[in-house]
Amino acid sequence: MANSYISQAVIKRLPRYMRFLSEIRAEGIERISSRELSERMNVTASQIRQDLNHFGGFGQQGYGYNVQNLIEEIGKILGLDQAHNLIVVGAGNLGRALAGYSNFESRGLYIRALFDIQPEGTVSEVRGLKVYGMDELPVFLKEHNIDIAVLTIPKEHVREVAQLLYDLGIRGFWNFAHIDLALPPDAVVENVHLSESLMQLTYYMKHPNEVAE
Amino acid sequence: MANSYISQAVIKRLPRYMRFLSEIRAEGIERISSRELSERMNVTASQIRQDLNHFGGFGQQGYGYNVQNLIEEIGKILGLDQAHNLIVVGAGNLGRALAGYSNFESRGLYIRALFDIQPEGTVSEVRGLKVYGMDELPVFLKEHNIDIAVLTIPKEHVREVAQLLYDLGIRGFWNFAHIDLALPPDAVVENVHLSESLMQLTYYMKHPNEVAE
DNA sequence: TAGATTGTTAATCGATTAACAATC
DNA sequence: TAGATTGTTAATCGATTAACAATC
Repeated sequence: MANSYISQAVIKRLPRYMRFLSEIRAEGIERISSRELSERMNVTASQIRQDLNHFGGFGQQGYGYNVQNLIEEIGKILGLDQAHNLIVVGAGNLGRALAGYSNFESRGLYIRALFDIQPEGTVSEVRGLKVYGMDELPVFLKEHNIDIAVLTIPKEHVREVAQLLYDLGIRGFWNFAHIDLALPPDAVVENVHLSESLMQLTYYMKHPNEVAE
Repeated sequence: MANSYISQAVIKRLPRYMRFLSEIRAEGIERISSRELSERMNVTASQIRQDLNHFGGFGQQGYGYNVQNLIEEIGKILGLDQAHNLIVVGAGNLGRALAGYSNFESRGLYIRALFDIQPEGTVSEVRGLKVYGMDELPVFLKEHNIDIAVLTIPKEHVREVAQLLYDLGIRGFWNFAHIDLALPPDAVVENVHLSESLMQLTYYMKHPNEVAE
């Protein structure tokens, strides 16, 4: 039964289901039960069924779930049924690394260009993508129907740049700068704080009796 | 009162406290109450006090918390009171980006070198760090007291390389490959799945009435 | 001392797990 | 049909918030 409010705990698990189901599909397996999937993923079968039933009954009693169908359904839930066009703002190593991720495209996520205050340095292309100057943003965004900006610029500039992009119509922000980016409520911001992840690691190294994730 | 088992929800918040407290210290503020901090961080004051009291009473009634002292105490909890020596395995864009993060050092996290199957390509140094070949790992790890490996290699090779590093004594793994890396129980693994973070973003873009984080 | 704010217990809220009737 | 496994409700568990006595 499709429900309207879904907790963030559930949403966080959906891409992980996608990853495992894609692996399972690649193995040529067509159907899977919640129990089998739970053993692979190290979660409870109950949680899988509970999670999926927030969005609808995708399985069949006595049979389980059709792998391909489930991938498609979760894809729809995650908004991957429609293509997204992205730009990377900040063409440093991190920006180039993300622009080079080839597996985004298999999910309908297309990085279309990079932007930087230094548009033309030594290297101007990543995987055939051009590095443009910031002044070319307005025209490019319109012409290429960009809806997500990946922010890989220093934290000193990120608020200003994000506001500029917001004013130009961008509503999706994947922020790698070390601040919690805040924008008007119709913007969606996903903050990635890599150094915080590393500090979790050092915590668990110091406290070996506690089990991480 | 110091407690032995601490939930992961609490641990995840500690680095964020670090970040905000460091900002506050940089502003020259010496003391802060849980209420003031809660307003900056957009959490409840109750949660802050509850979180901190898992580890000890760092505040003072009627006064609040000393910012510098609290930073030090949380640093100890996170294992940042002792230095960590890291290597980056995989000298692609992502590895170079992480090796270039200058703010790790302020937390006592020192990246000492990069390793790659192609040790000498066009670029051999990142911030003065050398890119070594994999055959030089055993000697380097011993000589430099490395305790954390940052894995930025393709997922096809990561299990094998991680096992090699484990056999050489490494126990901390910060894994960026798109698998959930599993190692013997005395190893600590922090898996970073960037594409899953991006899919959360697309979810919230498709479902604008639900509030992300 | 009086005011402020913690440390900590109790109450509430939400998420996970267990159980099982429904059903393929 | 019989066996398997879902969808879904109920029970449990854990995390967050509220409240307030302790105390600086």
